[in-house]
Amino acid sequence: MGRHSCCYKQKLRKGLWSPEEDEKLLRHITKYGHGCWSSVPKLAGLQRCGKSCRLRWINYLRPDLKRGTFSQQEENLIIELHAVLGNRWSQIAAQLPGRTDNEIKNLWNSCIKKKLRQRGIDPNTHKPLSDLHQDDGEAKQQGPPPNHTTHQLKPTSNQLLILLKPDHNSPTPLTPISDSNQMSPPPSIVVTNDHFPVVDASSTSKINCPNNNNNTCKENPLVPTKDLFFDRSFLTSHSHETSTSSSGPPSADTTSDYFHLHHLNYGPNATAGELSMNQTSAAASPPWLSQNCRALQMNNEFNSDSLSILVNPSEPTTSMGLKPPTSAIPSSSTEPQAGSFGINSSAHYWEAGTSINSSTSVSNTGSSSSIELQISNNNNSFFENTIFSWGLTECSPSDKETRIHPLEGETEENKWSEFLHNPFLVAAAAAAAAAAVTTHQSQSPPQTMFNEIKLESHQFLCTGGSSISGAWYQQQQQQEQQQFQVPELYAKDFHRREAAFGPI
DNA sequence: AACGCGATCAACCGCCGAAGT
DNA sequence: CACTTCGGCGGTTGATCGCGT
Repeated sequence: MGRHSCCYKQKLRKGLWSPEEDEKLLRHITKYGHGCWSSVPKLAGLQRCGKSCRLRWINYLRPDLKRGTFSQQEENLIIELHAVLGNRWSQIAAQLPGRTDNEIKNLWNSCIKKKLRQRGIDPNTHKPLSDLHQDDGEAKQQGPPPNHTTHQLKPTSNQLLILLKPDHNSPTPLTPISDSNQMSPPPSIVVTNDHFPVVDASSTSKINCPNNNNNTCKENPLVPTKDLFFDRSFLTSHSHETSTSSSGPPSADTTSDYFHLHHLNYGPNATAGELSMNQTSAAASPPWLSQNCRALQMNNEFNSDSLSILVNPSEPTTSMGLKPPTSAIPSSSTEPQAGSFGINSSAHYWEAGTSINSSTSVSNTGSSSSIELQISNNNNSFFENTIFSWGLTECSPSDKETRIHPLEGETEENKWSEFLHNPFLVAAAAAAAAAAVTTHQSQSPPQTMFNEIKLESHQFLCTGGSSISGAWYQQQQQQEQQQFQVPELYAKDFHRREAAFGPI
């Protein structure tokens, strides 16, 4: 217990890592892989404990790290995930490719927490602070205070249901967490999934089952390992709770929207989107997979069973913006559904290069004033020949790296990685496809020595020199490619090494 | 220029559970 | 079954940086 056994050994360095140590560790893992971490420092010639080496690798040296400023999209996703998972940073990080739990934890404690409080939202419960005061009194009578992990509403469909809708009734237009206040009215999003049973997350300490984390799955046998990463039905119940709560900034509706994934912004023209997301057991690789697709490595949660997003254009929404779960059931679960697409273990490449074709249409229904994303059944090729608009959100001015230009419709490439790894973003983007946005190719950054080492490590990994799987490497390769397109990405590394070795 | 302060980040600490012996 | 080892996680701390006074 306590300090790791290896740390008891003498002469072990602590504190910040020097560039030389970094290089040693990087080269060692590049050549041999990490294997047993306890043996790494010895083999690498480092006077560190294995634990420290592991931490350094995971949090800093790993080649697939994205680094750089968190985008607004990422921040909002973190908030969403935290609302469900709580302080399970590793699980949150599993949904944010290229981000470490430490990074996310720091961001939460230093930035997001404060932003939420400024917005009158308790960062622990994700409820309005005004509600908490009320709940304090009620809790004494009714039991424990409402936890963000307890839900009441349970879906009845065998679907993942995502409802995206702007809250026109909200007296206080929702603003993003960032400083940018120019966000369009946010859609609401509700995801239900009773393909796997709804389980009170309070009893589901480990909902997600990220890579190689089998122990987490065991804790909740009701949630298969290939489940979407969490059940979000609580959002529905939670929105109901908050929508009836008292006033005060932010408004109850605002909070409700907040829980409805308000970061999913469809762009200036889109007022609403609606889609249902169906998780099916379709086995075959989807036909929309094409050869010239952009690289995509799905998270392991989707490695086997395919995931379908069913765009259901005609379902009415309730006054709460919630669709009765049963309405999300497709007419036939055996036939290919309009706008559905699958995510298969072999589906590592998506088509994402051309513009929206005629199979996708956006209609504005007079009754609900919501845009319904209609995707006709054209050989199930919703994403075939379809550009995937990233314009889901606007970024704060401080978002230096992953900036979206709403007017120009430009976004940087590394958005793809985080997008393609998150089913919610995938689903949201299906709605967002109404607003065609072109991607922007950023220029190459200056090469640094650190990058060269990283490249070397990739070359090694590519040749199968380690135990790391090819799929893993594929993912890393893609992300690495993106990293090299972000000029600031290794600026810190560059400066550090420049300080250590002189001008490079 | 010096100082204080808050924000950010990297790393450590303590604990837990799984696996091995 | 008890113990040890190890990987992993979340909480916390301390160093550094940037900004304002």
